[in-house]
Amino acid sequence: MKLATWNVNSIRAREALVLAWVRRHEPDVLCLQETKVVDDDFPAEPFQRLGYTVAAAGQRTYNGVAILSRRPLRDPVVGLVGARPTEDKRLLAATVDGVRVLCAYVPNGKSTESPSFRDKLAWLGRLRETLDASCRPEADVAVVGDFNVAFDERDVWDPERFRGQLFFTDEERAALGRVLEFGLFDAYRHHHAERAFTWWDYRGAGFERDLGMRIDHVLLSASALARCRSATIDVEARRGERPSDHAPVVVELE
DNA sequence: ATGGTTGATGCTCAA
Repeated sequence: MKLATWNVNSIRAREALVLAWVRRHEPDVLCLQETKVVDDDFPAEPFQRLGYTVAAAGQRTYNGVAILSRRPLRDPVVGLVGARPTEDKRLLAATVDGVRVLCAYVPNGKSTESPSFRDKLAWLGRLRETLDASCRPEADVAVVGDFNVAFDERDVWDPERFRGQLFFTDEERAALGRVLEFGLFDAYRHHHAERAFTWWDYRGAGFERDLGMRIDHVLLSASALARCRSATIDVEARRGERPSDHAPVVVELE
């Protein structure tokens, strides 16, 4: 199974780009974040014509997640455990070929002084509670998406500059660590030790100067990791005309 | 250098 995750920063602005990427890479499962569209307006038809089933959990303007699958997609569940209907659309789970896939868009946090920073930490805590309530760590589980948190010094372009800054505080890293303590592993790091990024700021020519961070992750349970043959970041997708500010992360499970 | 760019919306906010 080829499983990919990509924060597309508006599926409507990126429809043609995502379609071309799907044709080229033919993922079995593609998890999208920041779709920024209500479900009725999600451009599902062109993907359905390519053989994909589309499950979307979106809202107007902000947030929004989706799972596209060319294998049968079962038991879709929207939101964190105990979520209210009015909550941001940031989580969508579904089972594909026996793998429970959770597509997550973790709150950005705005700044370490912002109330939304506390919301970000709480959201990560509730993601762990959702895993505890709905999954077993012995099963094949993949928690993927934009976590807006970097793990370590190799995941930020200037660790000294960013230590204690948003995306790289001890609190965020600890909250992400508690998600992994459910029984998950960083698939990219399992295969690659060197510095790598998945997001580059549009501002200040971040991509051209390779001033990025690795904040998009594929977290796999032990049994899923044992099946993981490769993990790659498709940096090419960040080039070209009107790209998302994030690159896709792709894993292959045998 | 507290800058800069993009998207959705609507005359700004979020990222």
